[in-house]
Amino acid sequence: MDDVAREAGVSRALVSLVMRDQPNVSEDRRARVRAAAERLGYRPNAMARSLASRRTKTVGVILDDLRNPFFAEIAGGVEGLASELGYQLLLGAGGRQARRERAALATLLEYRVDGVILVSPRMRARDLAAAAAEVPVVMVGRHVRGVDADFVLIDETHGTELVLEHLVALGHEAIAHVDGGKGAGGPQRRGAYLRGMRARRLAARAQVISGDFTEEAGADAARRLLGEPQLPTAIFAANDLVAAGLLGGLDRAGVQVPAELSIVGYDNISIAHLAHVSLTTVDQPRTEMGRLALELLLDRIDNRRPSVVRMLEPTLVVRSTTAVPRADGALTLPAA
Amino acid sequence: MDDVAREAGVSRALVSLVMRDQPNVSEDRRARVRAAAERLGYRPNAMARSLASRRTKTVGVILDDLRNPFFAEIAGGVEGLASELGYQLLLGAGGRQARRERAALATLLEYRVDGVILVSPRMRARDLAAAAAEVPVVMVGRHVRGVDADFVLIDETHGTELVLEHLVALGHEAIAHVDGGKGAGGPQRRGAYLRGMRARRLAARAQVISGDFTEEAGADAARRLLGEPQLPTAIFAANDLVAAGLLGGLDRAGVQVPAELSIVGYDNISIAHLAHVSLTTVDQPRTEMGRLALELLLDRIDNRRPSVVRMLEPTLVVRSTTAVPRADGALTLPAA
DNA sequence: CGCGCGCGTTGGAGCGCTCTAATGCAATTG
DNA sequence: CAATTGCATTAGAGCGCTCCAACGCGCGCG
Repeated sequence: MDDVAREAGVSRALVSLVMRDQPNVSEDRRARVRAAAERLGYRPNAMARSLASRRTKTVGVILDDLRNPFFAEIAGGVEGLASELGYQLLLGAGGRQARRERAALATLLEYRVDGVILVSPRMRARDLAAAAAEVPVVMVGRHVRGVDADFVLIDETHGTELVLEHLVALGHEAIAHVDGGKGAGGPQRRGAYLRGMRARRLAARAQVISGDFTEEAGADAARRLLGEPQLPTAIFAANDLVAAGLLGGLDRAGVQVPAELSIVGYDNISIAHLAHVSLTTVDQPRTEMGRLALELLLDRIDNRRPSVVRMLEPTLVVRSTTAVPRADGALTLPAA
Repeated sequence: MDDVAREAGVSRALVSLVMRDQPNVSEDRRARVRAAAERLGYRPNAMARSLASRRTKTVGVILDDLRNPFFAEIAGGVEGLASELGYQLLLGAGGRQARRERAALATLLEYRVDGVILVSPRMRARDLAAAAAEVPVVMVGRHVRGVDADFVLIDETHGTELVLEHLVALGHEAIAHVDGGKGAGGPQRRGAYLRGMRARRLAARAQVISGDFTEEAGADAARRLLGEPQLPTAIFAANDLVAAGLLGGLDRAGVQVPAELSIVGYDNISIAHLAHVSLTTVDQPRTEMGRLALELLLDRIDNRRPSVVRMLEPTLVVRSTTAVPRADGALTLPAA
């Protein structure tokens, strides 16, 4: 920077002003400085800038795993807006473990990110509260009472209702649910499912199989269902990954979907629409969620304001894994 | 830091040593400093640290788009190893445009990342060379002669040969290829395909349909193929996304895969194995590629050594989208 | 004509750390 | 017993920038 100043015949401070596109610099000098910088191949040092300005133009994102398309797509949304606005993304994965998440968060805070986006965090509420007290925080997909952060949420009850309505309208009554365990959204969807079944006087037919938002959990659930004397006529999976696992497991056992069994997923991740999957599912607008999260975060960074909760409405996408139940009722399996 | 030093009754320098887990500090003081830091909730400032030490413990990753599972999975591999080793990831997406890529790279360099991983970059060779001259660079999936960077490559010729061998062994001769355009790997796969067809005396049956590594390109190719008087008996798609697009397009037109037409993909992204897709494809070990890239990069960062090229061998995964061609030869479509 | 004002510019302090060289001190050695 | 060695500790410079207060200067105004 000193070199540029010397080369342009101005002070270091002036170079700083030009590099930051600040007003109140004469066109003449602005051009001279730019030319000098160009000539010397000067590249401002963001570390020094951050240290002096106490602003990093950097946002931290913590998610479970990039290999899970749901998270990757949210990160994609955040990235898109961030690059438009000149923000940089510092990425950390928690691998669905609270401990690793905390470590990742601590590191981000050492880098003095201007804000943090936590996607479906697993951390305890108190850790989240502590983070939110230190830096602007936006949480996606999980709501925690009493934490001073912004929230981007999906109306899980509504999403679940859409699923049940759809299945019941088709004539299904024996509707099982493979749940997502304790991960964000899991308890909500399970709760909404149970309430919905009860409200429809189908509580007796309700069946929850515990899972955890992974394909393996779906395959596992398929195995368990096939081990029972009777299959339900429809399954509501906690998310598309679980649905994919179910689809695979049932397919291998020769169960026809949707002829013998209907399946509904949740998320509408990119694989869901593939012709050969063609999963009926609830769409969560991941990219939009990511963008909105960053938008709220940046707004929060420079305007101190009360925290907000943004609830997005999911929609049902009906594809080919759902159909009316078989006329002869639920499928009875021969004894294994 | 000053506060911690005062609280612990030692000098700032000693606090620095303790925070960095340096040797030659007495256990007694180490404990005192740690306690003081804990008590005051001291969090080291990574910016200041980087500025002073000229090391950021940060690595930049530039890829096309996180919403493309291939890239997300590579990023996932990088992230995994990075977090194990205490490195932070700064992420940028180029959206398949050289200009945006250059901008993202420039920003990363302002942040003084210790090194950069470029996944299938689209930039011109000279820009890549310039970057490699400034900072350690590892490129994944694209080789550029004369650039002083490390390379993690897949043997595209071998991968393509595996596909052709498989299809020819099944009895296919009319094998078309939907290519990936100019993106990394595209020209290589097309070239290997054409050479392979020639070597098998099938040059006359070769047919290249231009595409670009997206699902839309696959759907588009399906449309074009269906518009021709005669379909090939097998299609080798530039990647799984293209294959998925083809699958969708053909399915909608009522073409049975693999009964009437075989399809092979490339990458083996996570969707490929789903029961209802069950795509025969060439596996590229994405996570492994990501880890290896970071490994090479970090090694390069602290050991100045000549650059290396690591060639990984792909493998063929045979699933359900390939079968012997129909006995009555290639499918003839009724005139549209 | 002198004074205040605003614009463009500048010097210098300071952001929070690391790193080098120097220092103190106890143990080891000839 | 003085000299040497090695370990633990520290002072202080400096990393590359931003930001604040101050400054010079031309201009309008009383």
